[in-house]
Amino acid sequence: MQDIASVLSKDSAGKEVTVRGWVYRARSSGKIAFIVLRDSSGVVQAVAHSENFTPEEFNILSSLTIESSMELTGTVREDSRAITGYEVGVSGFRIYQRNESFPITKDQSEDFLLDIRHLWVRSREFTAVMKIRSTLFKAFADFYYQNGYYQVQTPFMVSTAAEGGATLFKVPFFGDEVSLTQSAQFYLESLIFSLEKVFTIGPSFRAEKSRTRRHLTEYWHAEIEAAWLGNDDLMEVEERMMEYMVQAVVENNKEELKLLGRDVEKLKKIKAPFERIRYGDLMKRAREDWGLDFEYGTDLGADEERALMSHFDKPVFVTHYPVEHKSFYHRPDPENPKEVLCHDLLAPEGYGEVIGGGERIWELDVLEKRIEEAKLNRDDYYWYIDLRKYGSVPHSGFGLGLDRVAMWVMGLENIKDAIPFPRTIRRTRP
RNA sequence: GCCGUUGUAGCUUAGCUGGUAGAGCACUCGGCUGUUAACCGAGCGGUCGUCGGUUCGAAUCCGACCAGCGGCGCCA
Repeated sequence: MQDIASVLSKDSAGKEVTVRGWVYRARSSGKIAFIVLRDSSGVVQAVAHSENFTPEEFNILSSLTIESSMELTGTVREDSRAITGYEVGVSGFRIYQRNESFPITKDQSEDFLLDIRHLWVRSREFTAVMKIRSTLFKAFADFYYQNGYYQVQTPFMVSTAAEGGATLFKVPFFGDEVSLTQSAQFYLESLIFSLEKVFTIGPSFRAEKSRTRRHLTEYWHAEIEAAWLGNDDLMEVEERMMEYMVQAVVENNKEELKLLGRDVEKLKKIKAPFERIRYGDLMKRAREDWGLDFEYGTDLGADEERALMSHFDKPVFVTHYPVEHKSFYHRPDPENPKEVLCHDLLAPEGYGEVIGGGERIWELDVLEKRIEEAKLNRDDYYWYIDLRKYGSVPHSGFGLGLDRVAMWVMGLENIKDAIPFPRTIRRTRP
């Protein structure tokens, strides 16, 4: 038994092989039947001639249905007429299951594909998507392991009062109520006091009724936190990481990118360093150089982001947002306390924000003051405040939307096409 | 939450100012020895999203509702 990719080589030509998988295409013309077989590694055409089989056997081979599962034995030969350049001359076969008709035919709508997502994940397109996604998740973890970080796990069920701002999902909990996590950040901040540099990959949940092509209700959040790092240090880490992740896909997923029709040249340009622009300077440039109607204090909405990013072909860091634009835990710039030491990373080609991060407040009195200003209940944050009482140190961290990165790297129209089973405001099946 | 848009066969759809629903794919049967989401012939398949209204007559016009999709806001 061997996988299909390994059959597609000059070494296999002339040899007898056995492959197994699912029927990708089936055609017959009386005395000859073509079967294109698919497995996780690729597809190969097989051809069966009626004179090599009993009428009953040939009838089975010439009436196979799409996605039926089977095993084929035969001799490999090079043939330019076959879809992948090689062909198996069938001498024997075994059917595992002959299907009724497969629901997916050549005409499909986005909506229908979501309804039968459990079957659409078998398509060559979606197989390519999942292979690239796998590379991205691996590259993220590899990068941090190589840089001395530890992988940690944090709870998904959390006490209801947390970060404030984003809307949380409420879940019954032994007569009480908990929320589904929207970020591991506070837990990661706790763990740097032993491990110093940590990362985690897990789902985050947002109960906002977002209806856009770049929002999911449940998404994969990659977060890191590191002691002794400042905002600038962290951006250096991030740009090296982005380069590492994108180039990993460029190197390992050539076939998949081609199948998805992605322009690889755009990805090859994603190399550190990335430009860093202070929010205030960005507004100034937008107004003076690009003629956009922005002023200090304008929120960066989707339209503004797209307008700005049309001037760049690499991701851009936007730093030093006004205090009131950001959550309470961001550290005010000691040189200008009206702005915080933070950054968003905006992806090119209109894909928008993929990272939000920055330096955390590590001084106890500053944190207490900001919690008060944000009108948050101090008791809810007792453990977060405690971290500033016992050996507090400067530290920074960020959160990255892996599905958004995947969407951008693959050049997809909708974030739902970047995850196997998307959860949105109205879709929980399959 | 606000705004927009769509709903006709298993899937993709045509159907103009109202006259009684047509096609392609899939499926079944027949034909075909080199096909590339094959081709040729035949067949099967529709309470036109739901409910109500106008009308001699509604897929078509009107109203309400339901469901999906998209845009904004929020964010990753």
